[in-house]
Amino acid sequence: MENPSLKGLPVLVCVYSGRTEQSGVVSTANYAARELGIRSGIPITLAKKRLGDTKAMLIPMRHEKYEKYSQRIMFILRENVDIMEQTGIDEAFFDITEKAKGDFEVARGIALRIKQDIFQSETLTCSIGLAPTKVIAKLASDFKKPNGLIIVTPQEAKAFMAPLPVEKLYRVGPKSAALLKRERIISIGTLANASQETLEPLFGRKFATYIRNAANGTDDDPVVEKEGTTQLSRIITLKSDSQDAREILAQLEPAINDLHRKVIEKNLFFRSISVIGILPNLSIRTKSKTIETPTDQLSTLKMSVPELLTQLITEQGALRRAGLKVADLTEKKQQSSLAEFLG
DNA sequence: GTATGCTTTCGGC
DNA sequence: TTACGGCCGAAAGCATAC
Repeated sequence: MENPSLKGLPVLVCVYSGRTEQSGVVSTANYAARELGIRSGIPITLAKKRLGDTKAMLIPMRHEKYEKYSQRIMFILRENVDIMEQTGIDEAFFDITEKAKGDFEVARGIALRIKQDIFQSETLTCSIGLAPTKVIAKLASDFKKPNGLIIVTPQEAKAFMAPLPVEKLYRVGPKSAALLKRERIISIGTLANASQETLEPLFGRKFATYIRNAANGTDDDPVVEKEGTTQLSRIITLKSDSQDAREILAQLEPAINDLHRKVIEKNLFFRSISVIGILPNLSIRTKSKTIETPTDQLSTLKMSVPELLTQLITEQGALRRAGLKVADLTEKKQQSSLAEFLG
């Protein structure tokens, strides 16, 4: 928090879509706001209703700024751990098995130093969960926020997890939770005892196996340093719902140029191009294609996006939001000149 | 049957 | 009563190749 005078006041970080003065959603909110039922993802207008007469601060999201904090903090983290896997702008898994020699008390010391280093550098607190697996560590770090440090040993794991609701499990969201609820599976403890035969028809083999293992604390997903971007996208909210490709393209043009700028800046080639549409009912539809040869050409985007967009609106009708995505990215190799090649 | 490629959808922050 | 962003990564679902 850069402005301590805001302490205790509900603070809402908002993404304004530009459609109307107030349209947009709450990206995140501080704990004072959360007590009033204001969570990330809810419409700004709804958040204002929940605020009522309560004095609050609404500030626009400044992603570049948060990105810089993130980079500095991730650097501090990296210096203190064996392996780090960043999973979002403000979250990472880390493995300190070797550094801690497998001892949770040694690990506690490392975690405390990480918290201290981050606070000294950025005046920011964080929550850390130390546990035998990623799933349990995530549950543990969520258990005491803000500014927590929770240790769950292998012996404590099952008892710690059992009473928690299934949607607290990493990768189990509202959709999966609703399916589980139909089977009367509400808690992680119940899920841990559910059979593969119950779960597989609902989720497929892979995910069913995953959530059973996760609930039992026996997932063996390793912490892996991820390198390189796998996709880049831009999406905008249209001034009004439209099924006119020319009108949508006119509004999308800056996003296309901006995405291309990013591709060039990151020295990438793309092979897959998608157009993303959000329908008036907020459901998502996409249309994509893969091209033969990886490219970084703006002209390729300017050819493909109208083509995919036209297909999408022909099938789906009017859109509320529209966007594009490039994927199947490869790092552009330093191109040697023809003379060098021949020479 | 298993591996691989591509499109589409979902979950998380 | 409704209200409604902008990204990311993973994998489901389907087709084809071996």
